[in-house]
Amino acid sequence: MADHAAKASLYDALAESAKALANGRRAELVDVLAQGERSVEELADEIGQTVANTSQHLQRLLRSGLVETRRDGTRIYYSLSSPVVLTLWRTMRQTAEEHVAGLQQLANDYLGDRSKLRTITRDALRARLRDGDVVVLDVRPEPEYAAGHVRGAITIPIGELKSRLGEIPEGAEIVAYCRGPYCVYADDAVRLMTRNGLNAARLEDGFPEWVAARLPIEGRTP
Amino acid sequence: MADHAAKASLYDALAESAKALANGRRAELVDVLAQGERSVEELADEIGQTVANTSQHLQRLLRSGLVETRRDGTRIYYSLSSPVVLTLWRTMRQTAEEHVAGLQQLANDYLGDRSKLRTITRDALRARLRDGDVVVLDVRPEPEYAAGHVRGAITIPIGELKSRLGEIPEGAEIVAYCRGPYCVYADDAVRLMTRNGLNAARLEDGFPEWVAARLPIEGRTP
DNA sequence: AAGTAATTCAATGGTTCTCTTGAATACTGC
DNA sequence: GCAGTATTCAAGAGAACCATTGAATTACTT
Repeated sequence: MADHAAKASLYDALAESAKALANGRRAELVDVLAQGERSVEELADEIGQTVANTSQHLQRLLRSGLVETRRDGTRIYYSLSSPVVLTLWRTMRQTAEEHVAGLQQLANDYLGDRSKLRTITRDALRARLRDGDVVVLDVRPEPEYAAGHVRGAITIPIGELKSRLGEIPEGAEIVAYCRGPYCVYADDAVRLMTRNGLNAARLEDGFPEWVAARLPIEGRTP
Repeated sequence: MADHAAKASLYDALAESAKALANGRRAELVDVLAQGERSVEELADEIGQTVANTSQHLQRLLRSGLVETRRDGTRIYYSLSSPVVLTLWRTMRQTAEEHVAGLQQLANDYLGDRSKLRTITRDALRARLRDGDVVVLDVRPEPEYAAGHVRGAITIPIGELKSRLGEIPEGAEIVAYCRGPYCVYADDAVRLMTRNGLNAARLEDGFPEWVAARLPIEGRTP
């Protein structure tokens, strides 16, 4: 059996995709890139790292083929190279949720107490949408909304929500969503709206999951 | 935003599941454990490493919660702690197939030329099984067959196949399967049978994928 | 209680990761 | 061409990873 070496090399290569995501900062990058393409500087800002360090992480992802680049003038935009990357990220997230000890505690530390936050599943929202008695609110930054959003959703970025509460139709229930289950924007939005007497809930996860479930969207996302 | 640290810790924890699989040897371990529980020594043998080294990798997997242990006398048996671990391994395998450069070459180096090997998909085999004109042959080691196998399959471990070719019913088409798409047992079996004038093909992947697709099985696997 | 087999622990050295810092490169607009 | 901006490269320090070796632990057997 001289092919122990060949087998080892093959499995090393198969593990390459996991290695690419085996870092918290790169996981954050993929999480943001799931919303659409971004420049290096924007990404550095999102993950709170220097541009140089972010660039190195991005090139690690690039070498593994998980992201691709597009040059536009002086900027380089990174994006996920296929939906399977998003699937991988979601699967490892789910695996961690089920098996990694202490994750719940860390989630609480970051997200705060979610027990008073009403959440609604994708399927439930879809059903409500068919009935037409719900306002869907996208609280992500406006460019992300422009790149694609839940069909019929209105946009008020979380930073502007406080001063634009008046734009929200009264009476109907409001469902806010953002980037994903570990994004705090929708949490903040629901808390703010609830304090102001509105009937608000958050979608349990975010836009990428909505897309992955092939639910109706509009905007530039194909 | 003092919670940059909290966010970083959370995403580090989410990446923990990927880290656990971010190593070729541990990927091999999960691949074998997908067939059922194994002792440390058996696993060390499968992945061609020392027992001490294998034990350390297993404990890494254990710390991440991806495997669990059962003691039986002086032996400790490791097993995957849930189906989601298998899903993660399959997803990262698929991601690597689609995106990791050079993987195809490494697969060729290990598996040899598969171009003359007839393969059949799960769905096709399922259809043939309904018609009843096919012999399904499990060429994994006998204990793995005993732990669970495709419903109706017969067992002839690859090592004994040459001397037991006479047991195979003539006339019907034979479909051999083993542990998964990167397992060579079924390849070897099909080559051997074809050389001996039998009409043989290999199932494109293996038993764990058959189980994951909820296709009919029998044996101890629930 | 002593011997034995299976597994884990502990220490070591070489390799790879990760972040930082400062310089180099590629493109735009003037 | 030249200044300015965005990104990458290069080098280095500290940590984590990985295989090896030899000893220690655990539970069974006699």
